[in-house]
Amino acid sequence: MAEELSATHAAAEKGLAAQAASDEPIRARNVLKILTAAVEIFSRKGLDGARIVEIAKASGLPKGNVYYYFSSKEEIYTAAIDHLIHSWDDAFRHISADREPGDAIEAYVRAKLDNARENAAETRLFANEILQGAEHLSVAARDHMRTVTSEKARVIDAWAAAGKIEKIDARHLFILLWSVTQFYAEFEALACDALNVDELTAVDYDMAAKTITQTVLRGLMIRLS
Amino acid sequence: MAEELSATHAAAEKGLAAQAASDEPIRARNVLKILTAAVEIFSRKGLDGARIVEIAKASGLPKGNVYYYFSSKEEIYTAAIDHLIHSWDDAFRHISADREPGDAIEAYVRAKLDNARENAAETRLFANEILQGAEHLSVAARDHMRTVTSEKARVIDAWAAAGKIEKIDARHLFILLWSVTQFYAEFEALACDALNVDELTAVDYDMAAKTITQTVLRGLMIRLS
DNA sequence: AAAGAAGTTGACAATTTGGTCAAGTTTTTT
DNA sequence: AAAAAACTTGACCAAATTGTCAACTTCTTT
Repeated sequence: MAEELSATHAAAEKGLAAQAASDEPIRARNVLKILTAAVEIFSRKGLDGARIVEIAKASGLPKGNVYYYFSSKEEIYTAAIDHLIHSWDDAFRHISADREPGDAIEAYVRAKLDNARENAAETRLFANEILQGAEHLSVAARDHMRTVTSEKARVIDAWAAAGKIEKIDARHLFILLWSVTQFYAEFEALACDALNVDELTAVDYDMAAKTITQTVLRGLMIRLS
Repeated sequence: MAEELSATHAAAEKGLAAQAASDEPIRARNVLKILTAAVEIFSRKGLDGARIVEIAKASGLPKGNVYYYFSSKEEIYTAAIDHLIHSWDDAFRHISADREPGDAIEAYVRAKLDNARENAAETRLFANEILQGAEHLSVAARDHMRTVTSEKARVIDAWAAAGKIEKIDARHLFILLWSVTQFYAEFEALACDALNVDELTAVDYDMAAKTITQTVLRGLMIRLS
């Protein structure tokens, strides 16, 4: 029962499946346990490196039970992957034409950093999947990402056209923002070394947000003369 | 023989073991073949996910022969990992106190991007190792990284103290530069989607360098007023 | 050219792994 | 409360995987 509580709590903390364990109690709860454990393991080891006994152990269920809900390792993996895209472009909503560029980009950076910190395992899983070639991301998911990116690039272009920011390649700018905001969660070990700390705290994330926005915003601001 | 040639060529292209196949011909050549193949496979699958038959096949040697040179998968992995740190901090030499900040940082970004592009597999392997918790990086290697980072942070601080750039947290700035310069190699699939291309070419890397330096350098430049 | 060292190889053993299943228990339905 | 559905579980199997090895070939030394 301690297991149930902690598993549910962990799941609530992460972004995985917001629905509570009320309508379809047992199945929903166990699937959640498994997926939460799976995200953690897959995020470190990848599809081929993860052992399903490990996932079973981490979820508190015997292996046979895991196979009662999922018919293969692949199925668990793709189920876990499917959650990722939504949280990926969620922060993107801040980049909208009717906002001031400075506010919008700062809000985006904060949202992205917060998300990376709160859903570190999911962030790592996404990184792992891309590192391995993104072969398990559905075509629909990748299309969606491309569409959203193009759409948001037009917002940046419009800001530049309106003289609100310097002209810049929007897509490379997005890559810059993605890479740095995800870095702290994906490569925490390296970030700790670089910052000379044992683990990243809220203060570090705050300083990260400050440094990123300071640098990028100043870099984009129009200079008269 | 076509195999030998291509393996040697691939090895020369990558940063792995510069020594030619002349002083200790057979052993050196085969170890190189194996390590080159291993970096490629490990960079995608990680230590647990990689199968040594895969490495054997990719190196063109039968599995038994691989075990003639290495006594375990772990040993191949750590041998491959040990090469990484040098190429990691190589670009860092551009950040030196006697240069102008603008030149230095631009040179650093270019060097880092070039290295990531030329040694894509090694870059991915490094990323993979950190993602999994950096448990196979030697203590010496991590100490070295910490030391170099601190040293270079002092250069940034000195530039700021001399009024050459805006005050900034040097360590977070480094993280920003690392993350974005490595992104194109590590997450090529995502970069392609973002840039709406099928594969990254020299032009894309060039535009990346331009956008990064434009943004970061303008962000750091002192404004009178 | 003979002998010893170095390298090659496929077949083999031991272990791990993904996945199944039949026999049980618990929960839900009627 | 009985029957049906849903869930649990450890034992089990087949395939995959790591690592070994003895017989063999090629190179180096003298």
